[in-house]
Amino acid sequence: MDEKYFPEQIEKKWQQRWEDEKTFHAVDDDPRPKFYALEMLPYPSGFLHMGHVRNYSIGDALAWFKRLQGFNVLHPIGWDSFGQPAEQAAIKRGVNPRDWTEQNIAHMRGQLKRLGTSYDWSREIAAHRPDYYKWDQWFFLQMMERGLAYKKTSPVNWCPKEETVLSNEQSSGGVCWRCGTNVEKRDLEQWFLRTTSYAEQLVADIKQIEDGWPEKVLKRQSDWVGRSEGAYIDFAVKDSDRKIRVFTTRIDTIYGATAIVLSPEHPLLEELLAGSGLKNDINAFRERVKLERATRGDEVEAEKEGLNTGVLAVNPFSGESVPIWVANYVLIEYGTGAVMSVPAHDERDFEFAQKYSLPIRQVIAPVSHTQPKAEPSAIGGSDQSVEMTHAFVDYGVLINSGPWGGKLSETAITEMSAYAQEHGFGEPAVTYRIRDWGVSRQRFWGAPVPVIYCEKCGTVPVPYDQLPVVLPPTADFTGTGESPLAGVPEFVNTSCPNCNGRARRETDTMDTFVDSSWYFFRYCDPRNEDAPFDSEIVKRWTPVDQYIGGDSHAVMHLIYTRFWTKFMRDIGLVDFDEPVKRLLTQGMVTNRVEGTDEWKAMSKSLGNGVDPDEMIAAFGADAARLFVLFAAPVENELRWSESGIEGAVRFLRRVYTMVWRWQERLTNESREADIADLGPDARALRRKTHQTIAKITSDFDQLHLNTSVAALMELFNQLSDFNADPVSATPADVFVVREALEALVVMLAPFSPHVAEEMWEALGHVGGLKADWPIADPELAAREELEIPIQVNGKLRSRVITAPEISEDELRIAALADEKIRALVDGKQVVKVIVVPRRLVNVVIR
RNA sequence: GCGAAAGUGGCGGAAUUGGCAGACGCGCCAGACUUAGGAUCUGGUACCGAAAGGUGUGGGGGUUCGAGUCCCCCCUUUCGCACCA
Repeated sequence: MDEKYFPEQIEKKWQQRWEDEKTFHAVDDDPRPKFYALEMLPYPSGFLHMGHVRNYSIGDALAWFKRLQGFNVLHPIGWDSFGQPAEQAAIKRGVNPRDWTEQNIAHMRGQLKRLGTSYDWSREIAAHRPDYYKWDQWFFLQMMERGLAYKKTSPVNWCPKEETVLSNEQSSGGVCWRCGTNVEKRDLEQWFLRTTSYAEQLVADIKQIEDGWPEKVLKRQSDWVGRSEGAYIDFAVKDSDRKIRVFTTRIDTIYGATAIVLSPEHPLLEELLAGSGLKNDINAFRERVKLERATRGDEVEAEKEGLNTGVLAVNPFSGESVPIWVANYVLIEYGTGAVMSVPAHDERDFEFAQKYSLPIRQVIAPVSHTQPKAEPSAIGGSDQSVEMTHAFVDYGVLINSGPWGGKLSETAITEMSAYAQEHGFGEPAVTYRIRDWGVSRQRFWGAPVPVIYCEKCGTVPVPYDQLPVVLPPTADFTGTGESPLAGVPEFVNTSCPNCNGRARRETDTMDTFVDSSWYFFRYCDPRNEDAPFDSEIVKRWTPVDQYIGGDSHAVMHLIYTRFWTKFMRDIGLVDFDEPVKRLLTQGMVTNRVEGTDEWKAMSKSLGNGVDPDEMIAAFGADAARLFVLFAAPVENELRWSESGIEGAVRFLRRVYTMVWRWQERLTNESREADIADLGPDARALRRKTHQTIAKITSDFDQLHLNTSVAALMELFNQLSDFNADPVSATPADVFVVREALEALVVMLAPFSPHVAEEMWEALGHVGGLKADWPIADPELAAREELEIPIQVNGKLRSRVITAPEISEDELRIAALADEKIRALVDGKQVVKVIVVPRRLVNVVIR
């Protein structure tokens, strides 16, 4: 140990030693309890950014903590190495995506090592390597066998900038998740994975993880799946044997239906209009709506427009005939593509009805609290529609609803759907908003979809023994909307596995979110050549105990990986429903945008990025990590500050200097000492030491890392104030200093591991930090005396020092005996005295 | 527009969950050591006030002996959703 703190030297030394001694290699059959700490794997863009530094500092702190506590920790890393930027580099600069990716990985691996992250590098994986994506393809075939991977033509989200299809999750809000471009709709034939068949479980199983995942993430997932309970109801088309089925969650409002409204794409429309003069008008309308939907950004809600078809439908409850309209606000993708329009009780129908002067008939009355059963007459007439200024959408009491009048909405909903079912014109139903996952991408740099198209046999899955379908070395990267693979004859042209006849390969590749849906299972058994992983090994490590990443994946990655896990369970690979017990979504790292007052995520384009390498060079990885964890709670936004990190360096330097000063005395002197008669300062230091251990140990459970660091600083401050110096200290002083300093050093390791190891070694320990986490002694942590605040009428007026075990009565007497209190109480009447044991006394006077 | 969360010093943030508001750090101020200080060390630092004292957790009201914390109304910010019947 040098006298001065040189981070670069210390960090190099320990990084080398950790590597040589395989310090962080996880052993599968270690008998100790396991802990799986996982951070979201990075895309190898080439450079670590501060968001990575934060993510991996949090995960690494936890991994260190658990290791120091004696857990068998799995803490792996890998590369989400398929995807768009590599292909863009190929298009723009003509580089080979594979070379580009491998170089980036090499550079970023170096950066992660310089940051000192404690990964088990022997388990590193990368999605773009055939030994990995072979298993993407294997899973795809498994799904195909079960009808869960299928091909269909449908309107899909198309990003015009990136020239590729996106899934619904990737175009949430109508914009491309990566570049923010407004997405268009295109009709294309694409491969889908049947996420909808797990819709119910994706909602229901939330209750298994609700204690460990952030509420907001679960809320977004639940909203995304969009489970909705209601009923299908069939409206007969008048003078026809056709029926129009609608979905409604408000069957109780059906007597107020004054129209049926179809989506412009509704399949029955063509037939309804046969021979009608309106056919051309409606076709033109449909084309216009389609065009608008294809190009409009979703920020603006389109003006509602519609056309009356002139055809009538019959309300099965009332027998009444209502007109059938077509309108742009009814979506073909949801429910049945047709709705019953109830203007009085639905905002959208209300707006539409006003515009086209459709009748607005109130059939639900608010439940009055003073008159629980509102008289229909109170609403203004029996069957006359009243003037309404907006729709009444709450539940209430049915009126103008034939035999159902007077019932509450809740009751009516149940009874009316049962009635519809009994009479054969409907049934209770549950619908979901989630759509199947479109996974085809018109890209080169992804896992090829393992399918062959034979002229005779049609669509044929690639046989398992021919996996992986390997990407060709390169292709012609034109940047057009077709997969570059289509331009590689050696790849495309093949023979049919069935008949050996001429055949073509599928040229689309898979969405890269496929790769990341199951990667953390592969870490458990990363070199398996016969299966994605061995279930027995995976069982030892999974589920993931703590997952850490940004909340930008709250819907995309995290819903896909839940889906994938449920599928793996169904084919017998794992034996649980949910892959991740606890999830932390860390906040963004932001920096001021130069010349403005705005704080935004660091990015190259804004020029507000901070280069982790420069930071490590200037301050050291230990200080960088310490600062990032101290500066804000892990889930908050972290505003970058140069002076903050200097504070972290100062702290480390002071601790280091203290260890250096005490080193000789501590390593030479016996660990035994007579501590029977410690002075008050020494006892106070021990108390602080044990309080700090207790605090930090429990803070780690909630990942309250910023307050842990604050507690370390407090302990250090008290240690500095402790009146002892290495020359004149008594053996008893040495004992308490050692206890405090060693606890401080060990507990610093999760935050600043290199310097902690260095100091631990300097304090005479051989073989590096192991399961050395200190244990708090509650007796030593307990206070010897309490300072009880005394209030008069709720205002702090004095304090008394008491023994912790003082009785309530004694405390009351002590409070009232206090001089300041007596002065205030003098001449007044004491109404009462509130005594909170060990806490406070409040004297109420008048 | 709908929904959710959050508003605490100059700043990031603490507060054992209804009991001493402002821990810890940054910044700032003063002093020490220095040829020098953007190094280091020591002390100070919510606001008003000369002081005694008073005020104070976005604003207003309420519950309570006692409210940053609970309830109601309002304002602001951030995030999510975007016609999902």
